[in-house]
Amino acid sequence: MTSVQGARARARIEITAAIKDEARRQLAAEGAAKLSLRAVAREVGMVSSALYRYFPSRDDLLTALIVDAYDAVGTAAEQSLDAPGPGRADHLARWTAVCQAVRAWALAHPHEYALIYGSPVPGYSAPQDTIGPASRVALVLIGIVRDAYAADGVAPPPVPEGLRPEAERMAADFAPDLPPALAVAMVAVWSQLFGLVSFEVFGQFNRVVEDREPFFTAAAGRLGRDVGLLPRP
Amino acid sequence: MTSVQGARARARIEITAAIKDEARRQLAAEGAAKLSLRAVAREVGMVSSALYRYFPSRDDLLTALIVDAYDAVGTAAEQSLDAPGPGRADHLARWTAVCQAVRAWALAHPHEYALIYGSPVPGYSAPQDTIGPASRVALVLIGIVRDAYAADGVAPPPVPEGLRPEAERMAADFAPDLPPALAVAMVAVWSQLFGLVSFEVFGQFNRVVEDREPFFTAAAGRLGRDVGLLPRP
DNA sequence: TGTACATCAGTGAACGCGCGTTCACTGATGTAC
DNA sequence: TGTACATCAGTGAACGCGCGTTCACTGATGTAC
Repeated sequence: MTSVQGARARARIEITAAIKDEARRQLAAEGAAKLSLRAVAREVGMVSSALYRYFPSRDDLLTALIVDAYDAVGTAAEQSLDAPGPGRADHLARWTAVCQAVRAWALAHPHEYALIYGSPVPGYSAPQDTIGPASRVALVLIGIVRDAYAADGVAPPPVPEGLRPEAERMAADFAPDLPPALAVAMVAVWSQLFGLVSFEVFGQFNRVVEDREPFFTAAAGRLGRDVGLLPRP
Repeated sequence: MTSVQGARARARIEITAAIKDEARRQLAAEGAAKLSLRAVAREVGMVSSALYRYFPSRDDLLTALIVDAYDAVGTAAEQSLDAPGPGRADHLARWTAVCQAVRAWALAHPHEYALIYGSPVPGYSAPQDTIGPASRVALVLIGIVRDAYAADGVAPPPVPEGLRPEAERMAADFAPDLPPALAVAMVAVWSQLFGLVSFEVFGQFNRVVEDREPFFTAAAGRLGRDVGLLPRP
């Protein structure tokens, strides 16, 4: 239905994209806090008030960038699965490939990464639209763990007493076919993956880790083993 | 030498502290990007230009807050070691206690936490003064691993080929008495601890982890095991 | 196919705001003799 | 102990800046008959 459009509709799509591109450029140059509607409008060749035809406020522009960023990492993670390389059965290799894709995207787009995985932007609260895109990376990781569990059935050690109810809730909520212990490990490892990436992107590894690629790969592999993935199919 | 001071020196210390306190209050209310010298001065009861007697610029005030924040988490981590509880020999329990102290501090001071472990403040680059305070938590953790290794001698699996030179450099740099594999694991686990904390503080666990205390404790324990710590002495 | 009207994109001026930093100054506190 | 001078904290006005958002408007593009 959207395939045939009038000039107006086409122009609207192109200009919306141009605004977001310029906004991303400013994001990369100055950070989210300094993203200014006026500067974007200036650069795009419009008067600042004209932007309000496309985004009702600065926050809405920010939201659009956030959604795009989540979608971009999500896509990067998903595509790393399709890439030739490890067979479908080498679960640990697929896991590592996904982790590397996330890291590569983050290093290539540090400010967009900061927008979604850094400190929340002050005064801005993410609307509902972001929670779908935000979970794409996690879904890819869960998928791999699911495949591996179906094939090999390796589960981490049982969860401690006090965590059991929460573990069962987690499993029921987003991984009903996995044992609760794996659901818990999965969530922990998911956050830990971003710990590794954030420390690298945000500079915490300066003067600590020099040769970062092999370091990350080793750490990511270890995370995979923490959720029951085994090397070599 | 600083113990006896004139009224001027004492006033200077007190007012400097009052400025930082008010700045921290604004940090908690609005975030680092909105920290404004003028607003701080207003609240402290001075004219804005008077602040320049205490901090030569906004960035210097920010730096002072960053150093204080690193010192605060560092102190929290160190004090958790002195607290009564696990004996000196239960390394895993001590490890977990330190992790919990870091988490508790972060949850109690989310904006200060964001200042040091969130996205870097745009346009601000941390000076040398911050790197000492920044490493205090890591030093506490390394200390525990060192104790445990001296007592039990458990090391993680050997590092892969490509990482060996970097692993040896790491060990030589900040843990000469540990095997390289442990130094690598230590750095990875250090970043992963902050991954867990950041996801909780920054809201990434909303609708994912509900009962967070036991979840964190279990995950922190697992991290400890990843650096060779064993339960029960 | 042509005309009348509705929709929409973009303009330009304005509102009201707060910011970091500089500067010449006043007056109080400290120091040296 | 008393005086003369230096140091320092705080004032108030000013500079120059950019921001988000609103509003009445012009003129072009689309739509219905």
